Amino acid sequence: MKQIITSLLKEAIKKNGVSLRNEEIEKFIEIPPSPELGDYSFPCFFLIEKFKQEPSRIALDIRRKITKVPEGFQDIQTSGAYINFFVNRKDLSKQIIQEILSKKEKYGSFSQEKNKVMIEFSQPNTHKAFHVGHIRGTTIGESLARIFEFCGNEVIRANYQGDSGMHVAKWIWCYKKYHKKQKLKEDESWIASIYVDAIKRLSKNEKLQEQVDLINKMLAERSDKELDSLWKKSRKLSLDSFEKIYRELNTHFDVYFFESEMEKRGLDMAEKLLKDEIAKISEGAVIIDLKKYNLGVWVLLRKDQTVLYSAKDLALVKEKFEKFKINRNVYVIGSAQSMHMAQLFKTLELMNFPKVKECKYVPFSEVRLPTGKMSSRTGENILYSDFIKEITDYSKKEIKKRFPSISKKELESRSLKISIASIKYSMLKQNPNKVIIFKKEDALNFEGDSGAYILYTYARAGSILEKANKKLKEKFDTGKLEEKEIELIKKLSQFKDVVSNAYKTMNPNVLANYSYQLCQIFNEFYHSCPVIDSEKEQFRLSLVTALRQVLKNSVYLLGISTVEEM
RNA sequence: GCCUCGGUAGCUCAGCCUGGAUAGAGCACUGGCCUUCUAAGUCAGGGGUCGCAGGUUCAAAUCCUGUCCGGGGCGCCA
Repeated sequence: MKQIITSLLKEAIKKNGVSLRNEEIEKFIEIPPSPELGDYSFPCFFLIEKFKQEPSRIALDIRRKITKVPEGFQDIQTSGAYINFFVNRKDLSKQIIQEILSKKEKYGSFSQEKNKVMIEFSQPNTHKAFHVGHIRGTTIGESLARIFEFCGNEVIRANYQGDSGMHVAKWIWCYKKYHKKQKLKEDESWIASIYVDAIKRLSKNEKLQEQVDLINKMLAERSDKELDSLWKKSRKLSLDSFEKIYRELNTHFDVYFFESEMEKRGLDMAEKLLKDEIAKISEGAVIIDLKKYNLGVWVLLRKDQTVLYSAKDLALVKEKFEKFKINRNVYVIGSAQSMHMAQLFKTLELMNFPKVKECKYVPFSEVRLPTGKMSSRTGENILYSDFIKEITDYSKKEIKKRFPSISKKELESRSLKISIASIKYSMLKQNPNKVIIFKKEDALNFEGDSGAYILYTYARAGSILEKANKKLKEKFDTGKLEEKEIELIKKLSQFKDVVSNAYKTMNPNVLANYSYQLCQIFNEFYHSCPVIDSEKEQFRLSLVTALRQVLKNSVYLLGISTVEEM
């Protein structure tokens, strides 16, 4: 379309005595803000100098030199300084709807990429709370994984769980010393409470840290059987509780890395870097001095030679590329760690690691409470398990109002789907760089810009099809297209661009916004255009079917599943 | 001090990459619409110095520079 318009304009402008190259014209062609202004437009302001006329005059002059409206178009008009092109909307509508109906769940996907990509996300620490803040990274990661797959890549979902290190030592220390009489249990809030207690006790008495350091060292060396067994048991409780959460969130992982398994390799890595003189010893610790890159100092080993996250992460990159033969490595990690990531990438560069350019960092900001930071250290947070219960209870209440005789099983499954959709959508709808202030009353609002609204729209569209109970005919006549129909079809046709934008920028939020806007347009259509028993029933049934397909594809990429009734 | 991310309606945000036609939503507020495909919906209304100041441009919320405010980070946590 753009090419046709370009060459048309080029000729007309030439007839006015100005010659321009194709690129000079094409870059100005844009999509007008509303359908009554056409489907493509060309602003003439930039020709003022060359034409030495008012821009609206220029538009008229160029328009006059276009003698024939080309095939595929129905009209060319001017409006002020703009020349507006109207495509043949009937043909276009048929074409778009037919493409959606034939490609189905593949509509919008493409396959030319074919990379093997590892996406590392979620990364919760064992022995600590999984709070609503953790859902953000998990949700972004799952969504990116789906977007990457949809664009033709093979994706390996990786989770890197912090099952060792100082926080574990603190937990073990505290349990052993103060809570030994309590039985270990797979209860998120209990596990979290021990950690909170540890922090509290340590902050009251600085000297206690020495005991924790000792435990940390013993755990790292696996030198004490009793400690080891306590570690294994408590670790498993945490990991099992995470798995339950992932099942609910509709996320899975293909590979699990554990920090505890990276200790040895981290140590080797640090030694190699020392030998290569990239790292050095400072105050007894092994560090890399990155000050000249404005990246401070990166500590690899503590002065007691225990291994830090930095060295482990470095070792892990190598393993990812070598063992899994990936050619792209994506990290979805909170932006609090952006310095760490910059240090990691810079060090890889200094090591001449060949794939450093294929390592990508997708940062996201934190989820805060209205009262401030969420923290698993102080217990100032909302645990996932508590919150999901509250939101599903609310969903159930709302569902029962509408479907008093719904079966228990259906109620459970539907309320969970609606709740998860709401939580995920609220995490994905805004720019990942923006801090989310988590307000429970907002999360429990299922009106307006929410996950529930999207699912509701999908279900309503479905009930039209069910009531009509007709087989779609392949051929339909669009009749005279109404404004809401045109808007809806145009929005459907934009899906591909939105997918490719989300992929390119590694940002699901554009798809979340698109899904919502699509629903808004459909709801407007729904109210102004009756489907069943209308003159254009066949066409509108096809349109509704197409809408359902695109909406489903779109929210699938967000990691959200639809419901048929709500 | 340095690095980094934000600052758009009372509140929460979209738009910024790729500059263009009256700056869009949701919540809250006011008033309509359920004998017609699910009212978790829809229509109408009020509400905006796009933090501030310069610059580039025919044209700036959008690009550049400076500045203010807020979040995060900056050597043995992850």
